[in-house]
Amino acid sequence: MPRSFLVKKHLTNKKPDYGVLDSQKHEVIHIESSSSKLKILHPHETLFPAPFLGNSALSPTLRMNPISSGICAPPPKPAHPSLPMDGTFLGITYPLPVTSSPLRDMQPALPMLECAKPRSFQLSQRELEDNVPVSPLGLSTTGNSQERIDECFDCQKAFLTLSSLANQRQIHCQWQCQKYFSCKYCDKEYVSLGALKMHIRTHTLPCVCKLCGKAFSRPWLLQGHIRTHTGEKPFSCPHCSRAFADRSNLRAHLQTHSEIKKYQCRSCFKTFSRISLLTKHEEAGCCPMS
DNA sequence: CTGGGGAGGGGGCCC
DNA sequence: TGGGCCCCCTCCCCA
Repeated sequence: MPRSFLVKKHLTNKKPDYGVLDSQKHEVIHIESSSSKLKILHPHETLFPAPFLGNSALSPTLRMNPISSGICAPPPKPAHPSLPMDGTFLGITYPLPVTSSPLRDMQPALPMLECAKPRSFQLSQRELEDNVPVSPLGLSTTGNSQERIDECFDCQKAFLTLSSLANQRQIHCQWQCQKYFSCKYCDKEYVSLGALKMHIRTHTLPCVCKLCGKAFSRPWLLQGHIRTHTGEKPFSCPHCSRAFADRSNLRAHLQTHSEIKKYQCRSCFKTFSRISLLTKHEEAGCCPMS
């Protein structure tokens, strides 16, 4: 699994199919049923579930990375005026690519799959009409060709060479075209289904203590809780006789033995063993200007 | 108000 | 892909 699979981005509000999350068998059933529906549609009635076109409208064989598949999507158009544009009429909702950012929203709306293409392959309407040397990389260009500094329109970083700019745009495009999975219980979003599944455990709390009935999201949390019943404290302080049921609490305790406290007030330079203590200290008024 | 313990949560990393 | 573990953090409570 990618090490950064849990990176969370609050950029979209797309929801996955929670039936899929609950059962992989459901996924097969849903895909097959939706696929059969798609086969009888008129080409003009192709289902595009969202204004920027997610993969959910595609048959299972086409439901793949648009970058690698090279699929071009027609403009968004509901199959029927009464059908929602979000694809929920199919009973499935797949995560959609990120399409909104303050700067991107200022541009003409592009079909999502166009966004999936590297920007270097896109020509603006102005370029097509006027042959104006507008950067093909989605960049704002200033100055003459000798000292030109190009900026990435997403992050406003300046680059001296087009190649470095192109690399930057590739990074942004890959980022923008990521799919995101949203939790149905809250508004959190994740870049992988695995991360979302892990998060959903914090809502479903599948690990239940047999002694008191309290529920936890993960087994090791339950283990730690059970220690509160058994009194087991496997984490001992090497400096004193204290023992703890939780490693984190031992670590916090070790700070009390340390001469140098980890957290220092920026105003009075007093040090604290915990960030929470420093925060309380600052909130109490020691650092009114900070 | 401060310091510290107890309990628990969330995300990252490793296998 | 999932489980286990780790780290960091927060909240609550009490002395």
